[in-house]
Amino acid sequence: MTTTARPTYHHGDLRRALVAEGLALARVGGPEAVTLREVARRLDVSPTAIYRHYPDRETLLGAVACEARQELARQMLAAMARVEAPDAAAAAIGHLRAIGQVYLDVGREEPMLLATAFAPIPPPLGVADNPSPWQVLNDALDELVATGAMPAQRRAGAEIIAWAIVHGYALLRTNHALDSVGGNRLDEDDLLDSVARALDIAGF
Amino acid sequence: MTTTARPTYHHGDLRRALVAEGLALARVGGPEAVTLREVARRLDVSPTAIYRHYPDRETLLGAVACEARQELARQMLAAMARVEAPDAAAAAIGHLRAIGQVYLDVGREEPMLLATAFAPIPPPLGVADNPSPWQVLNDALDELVATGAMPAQRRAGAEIIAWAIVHGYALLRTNHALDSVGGNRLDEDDLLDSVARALDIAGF
DNA sequence: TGTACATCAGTGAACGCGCGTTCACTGATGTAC
DNA sequence: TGTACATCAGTGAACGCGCGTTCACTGATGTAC
Repeated sequence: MTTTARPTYHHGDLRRALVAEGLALARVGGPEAVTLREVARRLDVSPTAIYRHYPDRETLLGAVACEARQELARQMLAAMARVEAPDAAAAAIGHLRAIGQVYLDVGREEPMLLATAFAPIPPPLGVADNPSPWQVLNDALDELVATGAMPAQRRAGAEIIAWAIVHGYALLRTNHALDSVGGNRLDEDDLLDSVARALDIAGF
Repeated sequence: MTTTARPTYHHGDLRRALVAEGLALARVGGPEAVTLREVARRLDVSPTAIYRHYPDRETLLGAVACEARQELARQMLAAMARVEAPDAAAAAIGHLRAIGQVYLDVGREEPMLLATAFAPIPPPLGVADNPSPWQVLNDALDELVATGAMPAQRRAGAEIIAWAIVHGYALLRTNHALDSVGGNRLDEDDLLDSVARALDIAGF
């Protein structure tokens, strides 16, 4: 629908298309790149048409960020489903690792998607996300405790610690903060090991 | 010099003043807020005057970010100097903790300063920073190994792990990502403990 | 089944804004003799 | 020590840009009878 002319005066599903196109822009240029005029241009629609569906730019951007978070969560769930393990505890560890790996992958391959997902934009994270990356992470941590792979007294705040490590690493790398510090002497596996150590997960 | 009229046609030290005023703007509104026109307005100078000292906005912004990093490093050094400990190992642990605490403090009190310091702007981090926050952190980690407070085999990449944790936490908090996740169930001390655990520092 | 009409979802022109940057310039400074 | 002149560090007006948003509007859709 971007290049070919619309068959009808009405778009059909502009509301959904706006978010999709906004996300496409955000993937490349981050939240800043999501301008009403550019979105409209790409959908071959007048900028004014957007106001039929969103009251202002901020609201559309919020919907885009929400979509970005959901996509991240979906990738996490898919990666978790692929994990194979001999027992429940090993599976739980594998699940957390898969989540972290997805986060690092997305941070590497689509850094702007990550920047968009966690940009300081209302509505705040988690309010309307379904699935929600926070929820996925929390479930994985509960599973670790339930299977005995992680001490229960480490559970409180564990989601914040785990998130902070991969989030911080992904962002520092995106901002090229790591380039000038002797290169990437730390690989992603080592980073995920350090998450396990910080949480006292068995075997690290 | 912002409000009162300049006594002379020439400013005197505009080059330095531009960075200082740019940093003041960045403190409040982040890198985005550092516009040539606003800086010029505040210094009571025509926007054109800036081009006598910096070829374009990007270059000025780079100088501002560099200044932000140096200020962070200076605060770290000051906090380290205040540490008292019974022995060398305890001092080393105290130093790392002081560094982390400063990072979290700055992230809480002046989040935009932090965002500016590590924004994706050339020149990359560390090239001209003096003092450099990376250098300060690396020295502290070397000290930990030298005093036996941290295993030598954890040294490689340790600066990245430590940085990622506090950086990620500070940014998630700034972006209000933690607000909707059951509040801040994790306090800053617990986070710094988890850094120590991730690095296998003695006693955690 | 056909028609009148309300409602919905678009259009197109225009607004004011602040931005980075350019141009030709001028006042202030400092150096050579 | 005084003066001529090059150089330096500013000025002020103007440029084009893309943006979000507003306005009065019109074509398309769907519903009541």
